[in-house]
Amino acid sequence: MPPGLKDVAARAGVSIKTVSNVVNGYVHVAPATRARVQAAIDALGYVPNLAARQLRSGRSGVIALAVPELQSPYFAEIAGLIVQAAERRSWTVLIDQTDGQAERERNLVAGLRRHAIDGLIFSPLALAGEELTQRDGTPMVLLGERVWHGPADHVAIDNTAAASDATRHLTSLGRRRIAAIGVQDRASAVTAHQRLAGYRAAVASAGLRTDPALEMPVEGFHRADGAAAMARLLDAAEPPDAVFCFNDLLALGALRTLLSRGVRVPEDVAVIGFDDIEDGRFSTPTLSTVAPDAPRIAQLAVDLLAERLGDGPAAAGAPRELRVDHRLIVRESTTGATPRP
Amino acid sequence: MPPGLKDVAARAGVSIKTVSNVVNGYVHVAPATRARVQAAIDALGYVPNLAARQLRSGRSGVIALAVPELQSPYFAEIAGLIVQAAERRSWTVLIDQTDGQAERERNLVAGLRRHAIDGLIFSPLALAGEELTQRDGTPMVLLGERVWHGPADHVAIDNTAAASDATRHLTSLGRRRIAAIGVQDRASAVTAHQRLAGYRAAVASAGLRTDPALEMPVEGFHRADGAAAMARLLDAAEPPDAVFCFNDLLALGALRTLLSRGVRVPEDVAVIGFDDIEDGRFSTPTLSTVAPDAPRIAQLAVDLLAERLGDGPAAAGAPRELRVDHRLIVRESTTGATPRP
DNA sequence: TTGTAGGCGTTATCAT
DNA sequence: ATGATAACGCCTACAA
Repeated sequence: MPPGLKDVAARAGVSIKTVSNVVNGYVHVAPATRARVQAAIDALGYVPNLAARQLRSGRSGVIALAVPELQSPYFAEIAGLIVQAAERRSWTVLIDQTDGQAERERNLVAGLRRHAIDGLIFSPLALAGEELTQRDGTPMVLLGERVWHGPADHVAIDNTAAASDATRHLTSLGRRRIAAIGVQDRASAVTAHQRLAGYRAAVASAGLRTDPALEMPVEGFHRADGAAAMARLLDAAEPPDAVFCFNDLLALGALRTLLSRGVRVPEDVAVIGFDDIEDGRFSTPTLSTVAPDAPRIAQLAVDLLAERLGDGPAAAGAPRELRVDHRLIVRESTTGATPRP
Repeated sequence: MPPGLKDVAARAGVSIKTVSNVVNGYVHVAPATRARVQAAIDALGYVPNLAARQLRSGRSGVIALAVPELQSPYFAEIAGLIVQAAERRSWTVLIDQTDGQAERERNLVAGLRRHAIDGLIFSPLALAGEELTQRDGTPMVLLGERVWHGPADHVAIDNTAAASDATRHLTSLGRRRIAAIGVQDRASAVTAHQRLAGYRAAVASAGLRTDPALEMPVEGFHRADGAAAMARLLDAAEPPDAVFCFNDLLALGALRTLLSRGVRVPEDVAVIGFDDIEDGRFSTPTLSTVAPDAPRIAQLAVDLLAERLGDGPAAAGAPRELRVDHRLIVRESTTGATPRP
């Protein structure tokens, strides 16, 4: 029904090869011919059929991005940035939501959509280590975690160092009882483990004792989890005077609990988060946090994939680990003053 | 390189047609044959090539969803819900971010990706009315706006009524100077126009006078816009005692300005938003708002598309308009009390 | 510089 | 119940 190479060729009075040459910008086409063909293309509204092209070339021009959930502002931001970076290479991005389910993540790694996708950028939540080995040959770039000698390329910040930075900010403010919200037991919860390690290191190096009662476990990394964990902390015998939350959503939830109970932030309890999502810039008080260089993460992930997809020498090399910067952002929740109504 | 029908056929000692029959669940295949073919499929790890299938069938199994921006929690939520609804029909969703740029939206409507996509669910921002007429035959479902006698199917809430509900909630609380944040001039800003109309209607029917000084224009619908508009309102000669913000992000920004200036919410100024995003359930104070039935919007959009894509009688009918419910959600920002630190 | 022919992996038609 | 074969639309040797 839609016009094909054949139709254009007929209208322009040339062969389909010539039309194909024009479409693909082949140089050796007589100007007059080119003009005639172009006119026919425009008149017919010809658009190349991507399915046919892919069938021939084996390339779809589509890469997949798999994230735990789009609702989470951090992942939504990363997704937007990756789409932009991919666009510069005229790739289309297929966004996949895993909901953190191991089954779905396994499918992805096994190569679910196989022929339909040229590469995969993957932020795993339920899987770690060996399970992340790609079965089919689709190139994959891992996001967000440092998997030790991992089987695939990955790009991440130094989670442990960043967590230490956040915690050290609190100790440098003179806080002595610093809680952590976001602990997770599962072996695959690499983020949580790394941030906990960074927190403990900073606490210890400030000469404070780590206290299991201050390390709060959570189900997920959402506002509700943070709010609940903070409530438990406040109900304990010795409440903290500062809290490091493993992401901003947890921190915003904690903030909610504190403020609704009339606890002053930061006077009574200082709060710092992680991710630098937009919400934290407009909460009351505004939220101190650690900001990963998200635009750079997105750009590097796409670049890495491009290398693997290209036919340069880098295409077949060993897995690479790229480190991205982070920085501490100090706002009211650690150094401000509670406004008096 | 990956195995095809041919390879499976060779291994099972049958023709490719038989393999195809097995793959597609055709009924008339001898059980013994089916078993033999299935064994070969498993052994070889055969996966159908979607490009070839599409080339044949003309169907890709992919629909596109175009939203202004994923960063916006409301659109992120809608996107997640649509992906889930599409999954139930084993469709894949390609998410497209228009950034509200007219050019990109025009491309979409003109049929940018043409052959690659079976249908389009589109939440327009820059385009309206006639410009939304589909040029190629790809079925399209419009989201979020009521375009009068529009050229395509669409599903939306009654924006004007919902805005009136929000405003009426404020008047019923005895507020007399009610501001609106979110006014936009552009002819295409249908949402803003409809919510403004609803606001004015409710103000008038409460026996109050509408006042241009209370109708605040904004660039976009983000927190920063709301914060700035609120600041201007507070600096005016007669500040309002209540504000209706055209979405929750604006409201959260307004909240930030109010609280940082020591204005009590809701005692001094009551605030209500629109969308019911998660942030509003954890802000301090929690945010009163109008909640569209998002899951239903997503489900209906996908169902509508399915009808057009099917070959039933509904596939060719006139454009349909589906109305979705909304409800008022009352929280602390209108009826609570400021906690005293 | 341009044309011809074959094949990418499926599905559909028509035999058998 | 199963097999042979012809498209689907494009690209690329190879030929002219």
